[in-house]
Amino acid sequence: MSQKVTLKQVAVHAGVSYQTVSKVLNGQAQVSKETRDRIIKAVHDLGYRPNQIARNMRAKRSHMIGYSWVPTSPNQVNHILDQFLSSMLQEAAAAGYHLLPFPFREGQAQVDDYRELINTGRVDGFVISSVNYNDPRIAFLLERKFPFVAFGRSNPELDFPNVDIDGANGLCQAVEYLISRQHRRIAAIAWPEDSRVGNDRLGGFFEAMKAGGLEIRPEWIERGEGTFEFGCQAAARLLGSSASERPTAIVALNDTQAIGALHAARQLGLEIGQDVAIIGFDDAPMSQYLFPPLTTVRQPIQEAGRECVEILVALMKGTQPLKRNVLLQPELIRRTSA
Amino acid sequence: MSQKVTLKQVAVHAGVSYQTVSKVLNGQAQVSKETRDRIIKAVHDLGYRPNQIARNMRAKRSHMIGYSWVPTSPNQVNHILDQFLSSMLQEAAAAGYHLLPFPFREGQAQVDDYRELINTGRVDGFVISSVNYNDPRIAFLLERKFPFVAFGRSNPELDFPNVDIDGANGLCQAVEYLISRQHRRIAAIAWPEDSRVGNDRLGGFFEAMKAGGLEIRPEWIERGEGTFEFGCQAAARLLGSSASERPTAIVALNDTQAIGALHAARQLGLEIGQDVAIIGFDDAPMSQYLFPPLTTVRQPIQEAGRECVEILVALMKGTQPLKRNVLLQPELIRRTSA
DNA sequence: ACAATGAAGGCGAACGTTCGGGTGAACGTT
DNA sequence: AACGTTCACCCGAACGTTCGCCTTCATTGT
Repeated sequence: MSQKVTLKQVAVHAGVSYQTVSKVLNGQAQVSKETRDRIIKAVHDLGYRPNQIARNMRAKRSHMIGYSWVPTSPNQVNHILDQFLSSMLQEAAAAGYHLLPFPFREGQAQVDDYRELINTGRVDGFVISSVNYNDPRIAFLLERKFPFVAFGRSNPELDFPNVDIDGANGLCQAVEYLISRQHRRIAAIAWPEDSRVGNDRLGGFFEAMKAGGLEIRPEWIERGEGTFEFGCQAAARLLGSSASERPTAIVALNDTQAIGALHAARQLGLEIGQDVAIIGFDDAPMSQYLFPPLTTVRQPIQEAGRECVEILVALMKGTQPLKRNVLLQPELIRRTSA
Repeated sequence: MSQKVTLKQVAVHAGVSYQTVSKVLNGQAQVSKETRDRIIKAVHDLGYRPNQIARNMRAKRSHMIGYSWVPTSPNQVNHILDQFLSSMLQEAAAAGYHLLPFPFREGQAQVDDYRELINTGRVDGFVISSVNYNDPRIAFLLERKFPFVAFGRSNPELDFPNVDIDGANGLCQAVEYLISRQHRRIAAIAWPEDSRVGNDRLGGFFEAMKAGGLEIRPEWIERGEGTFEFGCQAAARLLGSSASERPTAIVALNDTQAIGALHAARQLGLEIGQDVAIIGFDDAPMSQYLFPPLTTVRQPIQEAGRECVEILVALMKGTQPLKRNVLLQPELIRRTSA
């Protein structure tokens, strides 16, 4: 492996001091055209590239953004991860930053991991995702005054930079669409009450139902895990009664539940899109290939990744970010399930 | 933000020179029990954690593993990414390394990216994935003698450290299973000929067919993109003839194609699992929730990630890795589609 | 009594940068 | 001829570590 080329070697090659080479490369030098050219040539000849570790050391910056995510259970998919990472990566690279992914741990160990990364000088900021109410990471980072951007919202009384997707609006769109298709009896398969994301989305459901003058029946709000199994069970209950009694449409808070509902409806011999409409949330890649293709709500993940990094970079540089709280709008994707 | 604690501050606090603190922390000091305790206490009191950038600078190592992956198109999923990244992350962390993900670019720019990371001293090694025949990265890294491990295989004449999954064996298992279920007319939906992975898997198909004494009919080998659409078209062609003429089973090289085949079969009014058996490859998380649940081949991704990092760490440390070429066995997951 | 030994810890240097101040020569001004 | 200016470049220092060598002092052996 060819030895790494350093400033000193370039300097020798060009017949100047190595500090002068540094200045030329950083464009802040008082040098004659000839020596400049000589230096540039030497840099090129030797293939010199500045050592980033030394640079970071000198600048007391790591130029790294810490990121960790909840690993999904084996039978779930994190279809968002690829898009989210890729968009952050691109935006970060453009600003001269890199991502530092690290394993996700629960409980106290989690904050320890964040603290350790700060104390060892490995990162200049964090993007945190899967935030919920009373997220210990937010409290910690706010107290340390360490730059971070949250993908998601937390307690309303906390003020911190964040990017989120307007889940309420997503459900509004879904319900409004159902209403426009003459549905009047609409049920929801929701998440447990301790889920901030779930409550946001369900809030949009309530809002749209009220706006449309429809009755919200408590027994038509099923709350449980965001799994296929729960979606299946919940839909079986919701669709158990007679055609004139049961809901004509079901919205689920994610595609996995919606697919469960699809199954349950099929088991009951119902034709989906006809006897009962089903809408999901996420636009999981498989959803388009289901039978029937699932109507769902698509989130602008790439944009979210970009925005997170954009704001964070400003914070890390110490400049005021242009925006501090970003709420992105999702989009209803109409297929045949509703 | 509390100023970073350095060795010097700890030293002042403990009344020793800062180099002594360093030695104590690295366990190579000749110090009395009392001063050692005093130093340990000072470290603890001040919450000192060594600055990793300075450490890396001194060691001339970045302790980073570069990794970049092909971003999937919007309507595909990279359900592997999460598992692969997480397992690499964990293994790397245990060895004191971190992952440096970077955006994937095609063509010449790709090798430039790898070169730049080396020349700027950002990484000590790479895990490369999505390798194919004549991969320019492999040629480049071999020539530079830079540590790397490939997830996947390339040209047989090249010798480099790699981990791969035995796709041939996966298809063997699938075909053998079909044969055990009395299938004799088996077709395959495969990939273009320039795909090393595709050829590996298809090779297993041929092998198992021969071993079972079954006829391989060229018109029953469909080659095309690994997409839903191609799977759909291919299956429509394969299943177009009469019940006595057409294949009774189809194996696809990935789940996406298999799902396309599922659709086509349903369109033709065939009952899947009964009139025609379909087997996929990948065990995409949605596959279990399809109608009917897809029989498929699951790859040990986590193990692959672990192995890659394990071998790479040895290479980066300059020690001989215990293994150099690892071939992991996939597992047939039996559901109802076959 | 004096050298040899060993323990305990100090000290200088280096890793590859960047940055600010310094310096000598050439030049123009009075 | 003496002086200030500017140009073009050099040099020392620092970032936070680690590493090898050196110094000091007390203890031991003869």
